[in-house]
Amino acid sequence: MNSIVPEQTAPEVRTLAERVFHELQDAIVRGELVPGSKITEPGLSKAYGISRGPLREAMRRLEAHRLIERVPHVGARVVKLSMKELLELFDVREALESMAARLAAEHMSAEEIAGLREVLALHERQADLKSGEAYYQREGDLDFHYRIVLGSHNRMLMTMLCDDLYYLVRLYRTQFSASGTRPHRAFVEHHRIVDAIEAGDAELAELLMRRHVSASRANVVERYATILTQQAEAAT
Amino acid sequence: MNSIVPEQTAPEVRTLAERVFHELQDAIVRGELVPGSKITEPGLSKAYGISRGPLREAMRRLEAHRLIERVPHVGARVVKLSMKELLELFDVREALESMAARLAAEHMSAEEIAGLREVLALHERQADLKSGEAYYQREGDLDFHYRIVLGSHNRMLMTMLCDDLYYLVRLYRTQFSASGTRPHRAFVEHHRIVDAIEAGDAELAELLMRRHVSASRANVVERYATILTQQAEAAT
DNA sequence: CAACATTTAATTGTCGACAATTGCCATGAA
DNA sequence: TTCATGGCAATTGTCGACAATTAAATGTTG
Repeated sequence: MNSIVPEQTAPEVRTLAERVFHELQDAIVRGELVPGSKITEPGLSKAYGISRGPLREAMRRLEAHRLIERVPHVGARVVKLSMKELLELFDVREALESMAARLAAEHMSAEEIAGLREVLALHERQADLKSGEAYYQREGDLDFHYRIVLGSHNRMLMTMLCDDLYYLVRLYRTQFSASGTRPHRAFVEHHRIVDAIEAGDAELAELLMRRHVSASRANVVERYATILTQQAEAAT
Repeated sequence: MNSIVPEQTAPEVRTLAERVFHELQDAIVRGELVPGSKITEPGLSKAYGISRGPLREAMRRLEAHRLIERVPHVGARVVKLSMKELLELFDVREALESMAARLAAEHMSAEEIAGLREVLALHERQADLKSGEAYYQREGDLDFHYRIVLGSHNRMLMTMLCDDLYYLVRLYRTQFSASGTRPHRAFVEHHRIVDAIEAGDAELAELLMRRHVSASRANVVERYATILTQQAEAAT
């Protein structure tokens, strides 16, 4: 997250279960633990050098965050997002993030808005310099959305989006190896959203954010259709 | 659930942790465990006759569902909704339920809509007969919203609303002893929403549901303001 | 008497072992 | 060969005990 400090040392988490939870969370999101693969408690407990007790609690949290799926007495496997579930995720994001934008327009402070503009400028520079579309859409895009959610000043919304859904979004991006296309259009949309927030126009901010997420969803659908037709052609 | 068999044993849940999770969930929502009270692992493990292992997993799930709040090495306490958090909950509900209504208008089958109408008719009869406003708003209202969420055919939305948020809503109703006022107006709104869904008018269904939740929120704010002024008068 | 330091009791975190359930695999019969 | 069946290995569920941390209680000192 903070690209300012290398932060080699592991953040001081006070309990083993919490530490291994975050490590597993990262491992899953980064694709280290492949989606759909079965994970066993003895295996992980040995791999991370901890007992099964804390590990089970970490897995319970992963299950609550929808990153693994468990069946009693059977086992757990890393979640594998189908296209159907991915579209469901987009619908939920559209609902929550448009609300976040609306609340952000009502509650964001001048400093927060200034920070938001900085993020946008930073991404613009990076996109220009390294034509880093990959980086932009992979992390930078989430940075932007992240800040708006924080600007909503709604804790429930924050935990839902930042602690739960955004990890799923990142998982989708690695699983589908989708470093989003359409960076330029997204840029423009981001700027317009910030404009609306700065103007305190809650309704407009909400509408623009809804369109922004919806367009991203439509883009995914389009790409998926393209892939399907390509596969169909290759099969002939 | 199944009243056909006496079912001495409880074959519903296959694991102790799951069983005690549901029991604790009910106990919290029904106010048996008072909000804000501290709950200790040895105490609960003795009370429910199980070891601390499964109990801790149940508590982890309760934490994920926002029904208890935990601090490492310190302990856990039953969540106590402040007015601020309650309003946050309403904002989240407004976002998610309006989306659910929109999707319901697009995806609900004729049978599901018929079932929805039955629920409405049932509530109407009950409200007439026993002037059961209490029952209506306490459970019947949730029945209605529940069905619409299921009608969205979006699993992620279902778990978020039905498995997580609705328990918080019920907790709020017991905590604030708020068996919602305004039953008549809510009735009319419910009917209009179903009309929109039946007509397949997604936009209208979304808008009406948004207004419905928003009105409920405004009602809470108004009642809260009334209570505050009453307390201020009583203090003089 | 108040404020601080130390001790102490209780609770949480962690571990290893045992019991219960599941899925697999081999064996045998149709 | 295919299907059913029984046993077996592995994994999950549960338990009690020990270590680590915290909050309170006690005693001490200015």
